[in-house]
Amino acid sequence: MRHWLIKSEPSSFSWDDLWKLPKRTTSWEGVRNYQARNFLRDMRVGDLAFFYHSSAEPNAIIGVAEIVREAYPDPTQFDVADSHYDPKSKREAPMWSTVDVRAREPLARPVTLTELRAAKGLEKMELLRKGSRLSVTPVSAAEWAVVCKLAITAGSGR
DNA sequence: GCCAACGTTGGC
DNA sequence: GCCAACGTTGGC
Repeated sequence: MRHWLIKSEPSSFSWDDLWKLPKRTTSWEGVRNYQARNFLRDMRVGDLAFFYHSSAEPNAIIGVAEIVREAYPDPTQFDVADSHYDPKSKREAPMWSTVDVRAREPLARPVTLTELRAAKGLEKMELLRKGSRLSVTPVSAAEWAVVCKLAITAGSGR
């Protein structure tokens, strides 16, 4: 089983939004970056993903989601009315993929970006790389464990 | 609101 | 194939 991290701006789609959906499940549509797309295609049913709030107050990993359906063509690429419409993509050869994710559980406590940066063992984490903008990134088993531990450790404040 | 970092586009 | 221009992301 592999681990991942998926980013979302809570102003457009938050952890709570996902939690309130039927079956707590959504299609992770709109990824338009080849590297991120390739990661989506590597995902398998049962893989777990941290749900990260970007451009948020605070920026933090807030919950754990599970992949419940593997990559399939992202319907928004063919939808002229959608902001993610891509005229270059053909139905015979879709360029973009999506997966279905289900909220599993919130972290006992959100782990903020500041805490992640300060943590031992996360130095190589893709999310923390300078200039990293990938909305879907792999997380190593060791990194996953470190974050889970941080979530159950009393943090500074809140 | 600013701006650095990055990916993409298009002219040549 | 190079690279300048542009648009976007996302932390601050």
